[in-house]
Amino acid sequence: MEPRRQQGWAAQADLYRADPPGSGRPKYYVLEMLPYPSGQLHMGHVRNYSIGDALARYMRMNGYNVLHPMGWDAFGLPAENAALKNNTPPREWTLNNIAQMRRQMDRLGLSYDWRTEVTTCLPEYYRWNQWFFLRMLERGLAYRKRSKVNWCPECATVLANEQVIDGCCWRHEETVVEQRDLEQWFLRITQYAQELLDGLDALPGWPDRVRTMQKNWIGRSRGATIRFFLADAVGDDAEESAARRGKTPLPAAEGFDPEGLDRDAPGIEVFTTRVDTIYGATSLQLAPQHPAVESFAQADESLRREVEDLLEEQRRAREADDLATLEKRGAFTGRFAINPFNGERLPIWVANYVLLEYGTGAVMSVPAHDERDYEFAKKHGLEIRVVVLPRRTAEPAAAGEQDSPALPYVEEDSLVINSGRFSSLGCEEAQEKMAAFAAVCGFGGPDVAYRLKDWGISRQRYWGTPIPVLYCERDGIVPVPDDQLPVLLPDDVKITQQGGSPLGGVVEFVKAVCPRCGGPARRETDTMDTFVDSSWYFYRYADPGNAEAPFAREKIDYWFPIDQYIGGVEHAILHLIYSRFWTRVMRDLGLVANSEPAVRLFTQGMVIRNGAKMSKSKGNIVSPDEMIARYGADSTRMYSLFAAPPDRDLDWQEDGVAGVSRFLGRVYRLGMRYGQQVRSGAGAREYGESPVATGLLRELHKTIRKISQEFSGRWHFNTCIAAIMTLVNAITAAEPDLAQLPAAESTAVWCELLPNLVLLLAPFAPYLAEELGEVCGAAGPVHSQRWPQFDAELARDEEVEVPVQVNGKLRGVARVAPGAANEVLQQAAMSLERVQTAVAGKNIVKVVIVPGKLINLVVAAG
RNA sequence: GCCCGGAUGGCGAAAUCGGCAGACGCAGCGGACUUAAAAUCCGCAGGAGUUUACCCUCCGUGGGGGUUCAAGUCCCCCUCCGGGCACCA
Repeated sequence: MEPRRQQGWAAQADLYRADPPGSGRPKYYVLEMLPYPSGQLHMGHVRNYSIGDALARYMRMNGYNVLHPMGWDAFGLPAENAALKNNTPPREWTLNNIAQMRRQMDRLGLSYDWRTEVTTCLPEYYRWNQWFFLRMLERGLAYRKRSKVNWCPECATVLANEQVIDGCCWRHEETVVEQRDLEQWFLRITQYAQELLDGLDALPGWPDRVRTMQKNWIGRSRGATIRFFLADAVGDDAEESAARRGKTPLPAAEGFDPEGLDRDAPGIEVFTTRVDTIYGATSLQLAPQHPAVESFAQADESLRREVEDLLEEQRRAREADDLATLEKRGAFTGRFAINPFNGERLPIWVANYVLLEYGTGAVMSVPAHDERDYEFAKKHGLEIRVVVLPRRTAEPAAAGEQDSPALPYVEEDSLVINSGRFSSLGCEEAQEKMAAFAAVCGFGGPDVAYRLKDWGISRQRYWGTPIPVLYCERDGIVPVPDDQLPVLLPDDVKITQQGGSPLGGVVEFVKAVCPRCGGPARRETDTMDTFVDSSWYFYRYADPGNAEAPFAREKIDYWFPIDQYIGGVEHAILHLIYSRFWTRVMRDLGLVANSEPAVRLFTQGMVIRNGAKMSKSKGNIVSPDEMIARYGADSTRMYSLFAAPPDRDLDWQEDGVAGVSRFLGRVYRLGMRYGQQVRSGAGAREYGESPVATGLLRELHKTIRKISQEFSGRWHFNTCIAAIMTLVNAITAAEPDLAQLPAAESTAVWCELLPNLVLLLAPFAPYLAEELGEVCGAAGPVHSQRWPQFDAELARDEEVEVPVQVNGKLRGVARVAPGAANEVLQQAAMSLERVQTAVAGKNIVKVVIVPGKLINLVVAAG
């Protein structure tokens, strides 16, 4: 039955078409994350798309103009691997996979309008990646710099972070990945760090979990940047101190005055969230890669060797993903820097626990009030100086050594001591005043640091968007002019494992003419990260054929923001933060009005089996094709919605699919039994007053209410399906009674029950709904019909069952009319035999009545 | 280490606002139909006790405490499982 229906749908081109802007119906944009075209849909996709399709169908039936598109995240490394393995060109391989997966999606009965399909590996799409890149380049949002990359010596090529597994190459599990310095293109996402962070508060429709993850990823810290000036002249004291190998600071020079410091003198900048502890600083610690370290080491052979050791150690730990537990080691540089607050000269060290990438790559070490500094100082015998005490022991008189708290003491609700003019301030106040003081004196000030780093988009791969720049011997970096876009990815490229970008080997591609001087130029051979493709694909759906621009503004204004985005939580950070960034860039280019791509986000749970994520290595993969072949698309989809609420992990149990399939079979047979009757009795309304008729209609309308509520609320479709099952059970059980009614009445009941049941099924089991709709004589496709309206009158209970408790224990159920007076209810409760036994010989102390819900008699012995 | 989730029958789960714990389904058991099986239909089904049976009683939502007439649900403490981040200064 399903393949036949599928053909019928395919023939109706306009079935799922969205109207252009201005149609009058309210718009609704429901989007599911586009898949990578591996060639095989997996159960995670089935789940994701079943949720989205149910919603799309429901919204359509409720009169919305629904945009429900699908596309392909079609660039990426697997195509190159397949090329190597099967000798198939990546393009061919990818397009074949797309055709295959499209068939699978159609077979599932997903309601996409394929005319909006977007395929990111086609020039019509990726030319706009290049166009956006050029706009960013113009605005300084794209830039080039040297940076560390993962390098597999075996493949002689660069790897993406995702391809580094436990520090080794994914193709050569024994081969440790190295870090190499390469020139890379970056997008300045950090320029939007604050806005991306603030924007999260304006996204109440996003799961807290995702918002928290993004917040942590952006990692904003408020603090101060302080400049420690290099102490060039080291006097006699220093000789002695240097001999102590930089373990304690040297006292301030005579007549030191912070306000008299030369703000232009060379120094080392330090970012700290705890300026209030600066009087407790006893050294500076620099990242081994810090530029100052290099200059210090130039004149000092033994220091250079030590730094190299530290670098090597840090590198190895980084590869083993073991940085946090690395033993803290360091080396004294022999130099000193002036603490601008008190003039002390602090020994400058290099330490393996300081990271170049964060803050300024240098820290002031305050062992008494920082765990890492404490650990380091203990190990190397550095001075530890307490400058913060808990409020209760920090009374000036009591501030003796013996009152020192356990170190390191990091509590911020404390008082600052031994800190010059800032002594006895609270930590937070001291932080503010000290940062302000630094600003006044010109050696620093309040500052903010982010964990977020700029987005490196260069990939030394073939199957991606070519980065549209040229390198001219005379003019340097030259952007490809707009009218020369797209820079086409050449087709006949030999994919090898031998070093660097495959495009580098294509002479016709690399050789170019500089558009400025007409001289010879070399084309960039790196391609873009595929996250670029997925950062804006959902805009293209609104205007997929546009050859003049990525999209027309008025279409975006109509469709955006996305009303509901649905996908896996694994994209919570990367894809979803890049998309938010890209949208803001487009907004600042004047291309869109919205700042956020999607107002609501839903992250579905994983599909697992036997308690573990499905994977080849565990051998617990369930193939959608197999499920569909065995149980049909409706059963497969419906089970994926029935087995668990969509936000939770779903344990795939084939017996469960069989159960859903059985249920759908029951519904089918029910429809076949009464379809003829419904068709011929269309419009019959006189269902009479029989208890069986009113009872069933009540059940029907309660179910309508229940399901409608779920769609606009929690999306617990598992309970929707359970409700439909309950309804069907009630109908089946009442069949004999209905048969006893006068023919006109039973026909009228079936005419109300069956078509509405079909409508309720439509979002979850579209094939069966369509089939039965036809059987019942529906005028046109079920999925173009109106969602049934809940009738409060029909749903009203004649009688409610109110549980009766005595001292909180259930003793019976009283039956009363809904809205019955409390006295009536209590009367009914008291007349229950079990209640009387329980109350016998005791005093009723209190009666708790929750109208319509419960009655509780509180009794005491007596 | 820090931040999020989660824990309810043999299993997936339900109980949406503090008000009948286990809806719905799976597996299981019993029955009908059948030469038989499959399919289908009907019924039973948290645990313990008592009982010929009907009934009835007690216990029960990871563990311990608390608030309340009433707690799976709220508060405090703890255990286990899953995920994210992690030398972020």
